[in-house]
Amino acid sequence: MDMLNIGEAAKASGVSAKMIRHYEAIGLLPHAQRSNGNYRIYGPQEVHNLRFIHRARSLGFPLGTIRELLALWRNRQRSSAQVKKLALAHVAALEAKILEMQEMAAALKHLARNCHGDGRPDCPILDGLADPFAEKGKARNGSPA
Amino acid sequence: MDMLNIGEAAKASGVSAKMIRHYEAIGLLPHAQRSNGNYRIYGPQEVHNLRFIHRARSLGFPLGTIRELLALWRNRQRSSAQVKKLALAHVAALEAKILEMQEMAAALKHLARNCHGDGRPDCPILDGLADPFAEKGKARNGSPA
DNA sequence: ATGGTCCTTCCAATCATGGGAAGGTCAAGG
DNA sequence: CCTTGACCTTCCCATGATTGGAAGGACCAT
Repeated sequence: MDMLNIGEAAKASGVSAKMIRHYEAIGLLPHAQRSNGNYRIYGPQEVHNLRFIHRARSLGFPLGTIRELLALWRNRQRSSAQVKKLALAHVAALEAKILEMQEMAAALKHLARNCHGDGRPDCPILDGLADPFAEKGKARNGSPA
Repeated sequence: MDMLNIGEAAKASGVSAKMIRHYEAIGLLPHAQRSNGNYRIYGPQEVHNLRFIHRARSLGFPLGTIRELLALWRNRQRSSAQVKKLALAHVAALEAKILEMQEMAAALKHLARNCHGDGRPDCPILDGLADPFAEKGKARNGSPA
C-alpha cells in the first residue's frame, strides 16, 4: 500500500535522498521503517511530512524552526498565535537580511558607477575598498606596497 | 616602527585575530613576520591589507573573490574592467538573493495575513506548508496522522 | 548468474566564523 | 626575582545546510 523507497520518496517530496537520511539522523524525522533488505520505506504520511519540510525550507525556514513547526503541526492543542509568531519572526529575519544586502548592493553600485571599466588600472572600486573615505581626492595610487 | 601584534592589528583593521590567522592559513594573506617570541607582527601595510579585506567582506564579497580583488589591487597592470566585472557579478548575485528572499517574505506574509493568530489551532500558515494548493477550501484538517 | 541501478553506512568538503583547551610570552608591580 | 594577568601560540571542534564520494549490500531484469 503505497510504500516507497528513499529514492521514490525523494522524487515525490522534492527532498533529496541524502537530505532525508540527514533529517532522520538529526532527529527532525522519526526513524523510517525498514524493508527486509534494510531499505527505508515511506508511506503517504511520511511523504506528506517530507513535503512539509520541503516547503518550509523553500520559504527559508531554518531546520530548528521547522522542527518547531512540525511539532505544532502535529499538536492539535497548538494555538495559531504560536505558528504566526514563528512565521513573523522569520519574516523579520528575512527582511533584515534583505536590507543588509540591499545596502551592500547600493554601495557597490555607487562605486561601480564611477569606474570607467576600461583597460586602464585606475579604479574607484579598489580605491573605495582600500580607503572608503577617499572618494573625492581621486588621485590615490590604488596599490599597496 | 608601528609594529602591532595580532590583537592590535585586529582592533586596527576590524578583522578578528581568529580570522587573521585563518586568512593566513588559507593563503589569502602572506605569512606574517614573527617576533622573537613567535608572535605575529604587522606593519601599516599589512593592516591596510586587512582593512581592505574587512571592507570587501562587509560588502558581502566571498573570500574567493576577495582573493582576486587583492591580486588586482596589487597588480598595476590590471584593467579597471576586470575589477568592475567582479563587482558587478557580485551585485548580480546579491540582487538574485534579495529577490529570492523577497519572494519568501511575500509568500509568508501572505500566509500570515490570513492567520488570526489567536488561541485556536486553525492556521492557514500550517495549511499552506502542508498543502500550498489548498488556499480556498479552507476546511483541511491541518494535522497529519 | 550477471550487470546495472538502487540502497546502505561512514567520512569529508563546502563557506565563514567562533569557542575553547593547553601551553608559551610579555609587561607590570610586589 | 617572581608572580600575575593579559596576551599570544597551535590544535581541534562546532555551527548550518547540503553535497560528494567510497565501499559494500540489495534488488531486479535479462
